[in-house]
Amino acid sequence: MPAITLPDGSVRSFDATVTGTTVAASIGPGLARAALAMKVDGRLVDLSTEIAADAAVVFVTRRDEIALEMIRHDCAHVLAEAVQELFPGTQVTIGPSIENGFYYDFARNEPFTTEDFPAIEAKMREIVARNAPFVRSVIDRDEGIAYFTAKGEKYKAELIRDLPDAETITLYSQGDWIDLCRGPHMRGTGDVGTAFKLMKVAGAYWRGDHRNAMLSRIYGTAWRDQKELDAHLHMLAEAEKRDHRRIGKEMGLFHLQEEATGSVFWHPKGWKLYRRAEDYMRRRLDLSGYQEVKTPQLIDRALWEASGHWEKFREHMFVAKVEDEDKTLALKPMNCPGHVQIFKQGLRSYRELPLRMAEFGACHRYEPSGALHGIMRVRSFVQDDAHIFCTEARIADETVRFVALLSSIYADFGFPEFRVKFSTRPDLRAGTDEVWDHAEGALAEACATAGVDYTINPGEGAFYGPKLEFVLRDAIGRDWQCGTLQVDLVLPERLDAEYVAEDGSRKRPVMLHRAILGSFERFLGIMIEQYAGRFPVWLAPVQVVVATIVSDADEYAGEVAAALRAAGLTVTLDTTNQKINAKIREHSVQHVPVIAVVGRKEAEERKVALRRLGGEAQTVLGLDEAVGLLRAEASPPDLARA
RNA sequence: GCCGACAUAGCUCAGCGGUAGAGCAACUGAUUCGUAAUCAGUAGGUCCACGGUUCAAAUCCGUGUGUCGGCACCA
Repeated sequence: MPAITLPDGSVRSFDATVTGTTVAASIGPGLARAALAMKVDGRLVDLSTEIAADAAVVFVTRRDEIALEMIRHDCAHVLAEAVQELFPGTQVTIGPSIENGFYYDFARNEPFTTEDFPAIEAKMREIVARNAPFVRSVIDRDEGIAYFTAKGEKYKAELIRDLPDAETITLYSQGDWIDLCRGPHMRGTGDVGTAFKLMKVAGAYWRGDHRNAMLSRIYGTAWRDQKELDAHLHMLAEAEKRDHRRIGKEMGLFHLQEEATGSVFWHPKGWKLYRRAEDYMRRRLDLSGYQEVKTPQLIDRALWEASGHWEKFREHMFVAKVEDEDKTLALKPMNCPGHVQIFKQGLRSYRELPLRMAEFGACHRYEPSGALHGIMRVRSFVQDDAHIFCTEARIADETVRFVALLSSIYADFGFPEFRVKFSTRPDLRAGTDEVWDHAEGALAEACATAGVDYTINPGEGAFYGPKLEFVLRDAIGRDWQCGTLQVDLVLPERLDAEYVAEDGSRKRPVMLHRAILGSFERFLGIMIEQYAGRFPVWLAPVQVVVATIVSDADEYAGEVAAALRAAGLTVTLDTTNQKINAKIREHSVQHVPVIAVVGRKEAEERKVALRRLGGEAQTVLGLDEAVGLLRAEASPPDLARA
């Protein structure tokens, strides 16, 4: 006699066990048509699930956010059926919904190519049109293994074998096609709709482990309706236009070439951008109690052995040898051992702590070829690196200070929002569990004090300590770690750093490894995408173009440019014999934030007409006034606040 | 590193066995013009590299390098 409580508080009683389908139908034909699944006491289940006891039921319709996930998951099943119909002998593995879509991993000797897509999509539409109901059934573990083994689906059999003992093993059929799946699903394949599109193929390791077989993955996107799909595809096309590799080329910021794989050639305009960021960072660090240092590029392997990096990262280090000396040097992949060497010069007192040592250190890492990506993941990069030597008691304070500094800097660079991940101890690590308990505890405590919301990233910490990762997202939706704060109780021990405590005893300092931008290359790459190349005046490589209308104004335009340069602005003078329309277009395409137009009239009145990028209005100002205004606008935010 | 795709003029791309093409940019000339492309002309290529197949290769095959999309990695 289940009594069903609905979201509006009303209660409906039934004489016997009922399915969601029946309940929905009892409420009305509209809901009967719209209900795709339901939540019973908060748990998402198939609409066909039988409800035996009193329960609160919420029906899921296409409008609900969760429906989108179900459409994508079901679409993955439709994809799998289509692939097996078209390519017999292909084994299915897993196919979850993901952000914006879904994927399915297949085991097949010959990987799929995008040329297979039209046929697969056509078959998928056919399966959707069949509208076969999704039917759930429960199977015994051994039967399940036998069933899939007999079908030649060894991956599915392996999945069942590895499910926890208590887990109910369920199959879902759609017509003749059957898949191992936890569910839930919508009513039938027809509910998937037709607003889907296969996007790309890729290799992916079985269970994400590179020691396992390489599977063939097909990615797709799926939406409620065509309009949503079109909007998504349009968004992707727009995002492509913001790609830093494209903008870097168009604006002439940098280039990469084969002879220096993974290293950036910064062009004058790109380097201007870089330096504006670096100058800003240097000011911020100076004011925040950091001392800047510079440590060697090449350091003997002995130091890397002592630090533990040689053992763990040797194959990712660039190694140098000289003929006459029997020495092996490594290009530094990081700055920390160097900073410890500076710390160790002379006797340190507790009075010097916390000691914050910063370096814009150029590091080299032999990154796997497949990891390289534009200027975001390179083999040669510069970090805004610093190490804070302090007592354990000070970890929380320093973390709070760091988060405040980072937030302020990110906001200045146009990132008011960012996400934080807390990475805990990895399987392979240095240091005792006790030390790790300490480090993780201190960091968690500090986050609580600083009011930092984070998600846990289990097992992803550095080998010497837990870390916070500050994550920004690029134009294409990929997440990149930029800032980081890592607690290290291991390296000071390994490299024997110590200080004299208040009581005269020798103690180990704690090291906090921290970076705000992370690598300049990566951060600038993301910033280019964030602004789509349309930088605020303080960052723009070229801040003002002075463009003439007639050659009679050339001389005065030269004066204008000189006055702006004297005020510290980066200015280009355009006296070419082109129409003003063409000049405006050319510099707009180059994303110059301000164009100062000078014609005969301005020359006579000693004025300039300022035009903003993307705007149509122009402001005509006296020369002095214009210079003052632009000087203020070009002032970096930290100086503007001062 | 692994799977797949791609590599043609400075840029974006077409050509896919029979003497290498377009638009934009560049250069030259004319035009002095008021806020997102003035007109005309000229020049520009070991078709990524190295092998192979063929009477003939940018085009087909192999190897390498790089790039792109994922996976794995990321001190």
